[in-house]
Amino acid sequence: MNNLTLEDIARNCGVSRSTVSRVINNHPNVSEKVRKRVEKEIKNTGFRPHAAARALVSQRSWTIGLVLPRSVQSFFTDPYYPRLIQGIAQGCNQKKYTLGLYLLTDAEDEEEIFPRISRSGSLDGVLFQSDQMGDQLIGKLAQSGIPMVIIGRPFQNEKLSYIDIDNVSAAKSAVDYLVDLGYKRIGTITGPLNTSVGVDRKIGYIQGLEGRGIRIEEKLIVEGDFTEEKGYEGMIKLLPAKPDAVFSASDRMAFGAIRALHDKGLRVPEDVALVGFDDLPVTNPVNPPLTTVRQPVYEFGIKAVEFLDDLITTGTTPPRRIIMGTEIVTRESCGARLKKIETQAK
Amino acid sequence: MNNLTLEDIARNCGVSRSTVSRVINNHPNVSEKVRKRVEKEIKNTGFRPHAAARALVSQRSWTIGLVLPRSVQSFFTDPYYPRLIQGIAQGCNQKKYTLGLYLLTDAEDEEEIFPRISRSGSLDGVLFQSDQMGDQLIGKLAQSGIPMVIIGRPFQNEKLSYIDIDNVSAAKSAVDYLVDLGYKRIGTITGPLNTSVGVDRKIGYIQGLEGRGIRIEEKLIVEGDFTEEKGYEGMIKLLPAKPDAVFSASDRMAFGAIRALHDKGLRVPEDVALVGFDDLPVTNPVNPPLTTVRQPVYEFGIKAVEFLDDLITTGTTPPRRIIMGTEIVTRESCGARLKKIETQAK
DNA sequence: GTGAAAGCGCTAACAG
DNA sequence: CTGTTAGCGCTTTCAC
Repeated sequence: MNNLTLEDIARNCGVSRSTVSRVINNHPNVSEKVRKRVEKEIKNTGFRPHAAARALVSQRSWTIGLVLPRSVQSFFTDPYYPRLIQGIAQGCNQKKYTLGLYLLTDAEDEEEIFPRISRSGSLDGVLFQSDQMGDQLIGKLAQSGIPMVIIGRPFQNEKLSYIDIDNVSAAKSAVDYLVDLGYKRIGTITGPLNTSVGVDRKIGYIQGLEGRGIRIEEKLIVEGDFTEEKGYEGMIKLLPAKPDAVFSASDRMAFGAIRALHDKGLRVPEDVALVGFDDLPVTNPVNPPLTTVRQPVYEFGIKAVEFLDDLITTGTTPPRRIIMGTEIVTRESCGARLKKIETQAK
Repeated sequence: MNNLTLEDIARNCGVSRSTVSRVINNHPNVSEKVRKRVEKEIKNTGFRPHAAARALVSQRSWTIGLVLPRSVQSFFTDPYYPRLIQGIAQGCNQKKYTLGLYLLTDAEDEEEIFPRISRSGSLDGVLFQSDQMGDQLIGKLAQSGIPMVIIGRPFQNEKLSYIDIDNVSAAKSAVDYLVDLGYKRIGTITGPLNTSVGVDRKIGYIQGLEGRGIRIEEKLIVEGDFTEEKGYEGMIKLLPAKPDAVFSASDRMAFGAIRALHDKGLRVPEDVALVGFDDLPVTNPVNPPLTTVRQPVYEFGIKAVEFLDDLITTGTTPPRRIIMGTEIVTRESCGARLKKIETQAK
């Protein structure tokens, strides 16, 4: 039980409350002797300053919120979010923040959660997962003046601070890569087109082809939703268009696509090459190993916290953005190694 | 910006601070007229009471912590935890708690997180994922006197309150079910045997067989770790022992097992029947659909919060436990439907 | 039904 | 270097 107060251990040490407060907060003006004595007493008693009292007077709760809107239903099915949360948690540990998690489950929550997260002394700042539906809440929160960074480019509120990867150019680089490898009929399974991520990666795909003077064929584009199942279906739909390579907007869709190809008796990458997106850690081995666009989700989480901390510390104006880099990780599914061998053979 | 205080809106309404406080807290002794006026002012100004000030005087932070020890590395790879967190988040929303997430990433964290979670005004209570490594921290926390419920049976500290399912009898029921279906050589792929969950389900398997007078064969038992990959490997290892049915301690291992059987040209359930454990929502369809022991993870999370809330409200003595029920969900992989048809044919 | 006043546990001037 | 003092914004007796 910790119902000790500063006063208690001050008394025990024969000093004043302020002195104890100073040693706790590492203020310089304390004699070494007193500091030692107080520190010892604190350790012995297991005293810990009362968080709320501290927060009240210092106007800092040392807690940041992470808000995941309800439309992030894939929360428990897509490894992306757990990984992101891990990164954020790590960032919080580093910066000594506590992480408050706000999972919005239904519309009612979304209404009544607002007072709990907007500036009211409980949160120093908030991380908000960008999302079409949630944009309204984001707007309200922004008005409350609480420091906030949006995870992913916001849909409408462009004047907010956010952190993201450049989905367009990342997707473009994947397509470029496939073109360089000599593929002629490159298809894509997109993400959900009601998300900025889904749209941007599709745009990147298109820019990649157009940049190389390749005509866009609607038949070579199917919409997915990032799930393995849709990847499977998408691949099946793509087959009549005879793609020789496919850019999948997520690894999990690519896994589904590989299954579809297997089921149809087609080989990867010999018959259809594949490039995915994400490169999250997985436990089930894929055959062949997937070439993919790696996005640094974990580091992204850490960076998001650092960014928010910066906003909290230095003030929020003007809106800033951080764009993190991606890279292509070459494995087997794109056929690069195969091509190399062929080339050498010539 | 919300830097209004009670005093401000009291002044605006021509009443005292106390009155405003009363309407906010729904105290009875306020005239209807005044209440209306104050409520309107609150709404207009968007005033929200300062959380820290409130917590300080009332000694209630309305925040509970969820601690996931570092050894829960599978956090971002096993759908169990995200689902659990969803349930907990839902429970928190219902009970008006904020959820503080403490993901311990390394040993250092584990040390220094203690002061942040033990009673110090920041948390009203904590939910702690049971875990062999974390048990020490659990003990320390328990001593701090903070209300706590352990998620899953704790390893050593048996005198703590916890919530769990009955893994032994759940596993036993699965095996019973397979015996009833007429299988003779029932194998198992266990969970990691350094976790209580893994051990308990193995015990249940053994009890199930022994209860029916079937001899235990070591060859029919292989240790897994809940991952799909280990399920695959485990099935391969099991094959020489010629099982006609296998109880997998997790669905994901069962998925791996199915893949292994397919790869070996064996049919499910005709050649080897399969029963899994979990029944978490999945996006990738499995063929054949898996018969499994359903554990109510989501409801489990909700219940855990209700339990903790109860402890917070009514006091923590003596330790209590809540055991939630499981049920077998019959699909194709166990061959029940098949057997039924056979039987009818006779 | 309402207001005045005390105080939750802490930090941060300000004196000394 | 150390102590005194004044709050931070709220809830809650206790009078009236």
